[in-house]
Amino acid sequence: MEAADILNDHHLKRTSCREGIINVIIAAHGAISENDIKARLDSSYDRTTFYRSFKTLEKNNVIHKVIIDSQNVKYALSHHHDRQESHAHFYCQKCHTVQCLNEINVQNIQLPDGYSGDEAEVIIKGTCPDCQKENAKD
Amino acid sequence: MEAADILNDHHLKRTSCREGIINVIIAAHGAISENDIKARLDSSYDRTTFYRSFKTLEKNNVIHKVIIDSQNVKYALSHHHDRQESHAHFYCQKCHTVQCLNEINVQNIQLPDGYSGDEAEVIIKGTCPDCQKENAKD
DNA sequence: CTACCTTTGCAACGTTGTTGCATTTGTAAT
DNA sequence: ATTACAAATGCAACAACGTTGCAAAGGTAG
Repeated sequence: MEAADILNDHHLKRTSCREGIINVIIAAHGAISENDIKARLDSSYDRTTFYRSFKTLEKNNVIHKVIIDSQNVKYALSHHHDRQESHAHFYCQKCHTVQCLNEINVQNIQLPDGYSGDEAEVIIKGTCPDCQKENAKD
Repeated sequence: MEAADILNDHHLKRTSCREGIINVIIAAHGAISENDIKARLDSSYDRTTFYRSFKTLEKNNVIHKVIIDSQNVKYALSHHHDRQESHAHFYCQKCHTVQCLNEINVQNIQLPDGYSGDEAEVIIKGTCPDCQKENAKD
């Protein structure tokens, strides 16, 4: 799906900053940080514009944050128009990439008595398939 | 355990700022934000001191961060001297408290083929036992 | 093409993270 | 208890980031 279509689908104006951000995220194949996105954009935008574009895209569920830790926040494309259902994220400690693991069901975590779960954030840290292969070569 | 003992156990100097922070966290019964801690301290400290105290306490595994989302970071006491093993955190959407769920085993999450998990961060959002009871009264 | 509403860029301000340095404080040895 | 040294503190200063107001520019529906 093209950036322009995504914006249309979400009833957002097609501005070049928004399209640029979306295109960079699509090209990144995985989650990417705000600074990396900024660096890969063709044009440069005022940081206020950039900041507001993120806010708009996030509020409209075009993208969502992936918080690895407080120093390490990335963005990924959302795959649903409405509120994103819970899904897990995988952080590779070797290549530092982040991927959404849509296959994982986060709902069925057993809680202690009395607690009632609604949604869950799960970040799994480890080694991704590509880096596993690298290891195998040694 | 007293704040002074905790500091001694970790071979850290007993300064009033550090003791104050630890005492406030103990009294809080659950995770608490940096600003809330600052507000509940008897004396006031320079923000640099405060900042450095947190850094020291965190690096030495006296306390650990709980990141609910990027606007909502709290601190809780760690229960181990060495690197904290993974455990889940529970965030109550009604009373906004955060508790460590040490009972939950975070290790056995089934990953897709090729992925190798090392540790996991889990935040479960929902309703805590106390707020459940509140609901039952209605 | 026009008119209207939204977004943009800029200026400005507040908050937070961080460092260097002189002073003060905690602690272990005397 | 006193001393001496390493470590922590407070202050100044700076960078990065979040946020707002406002005038100018841009996107879109008619």
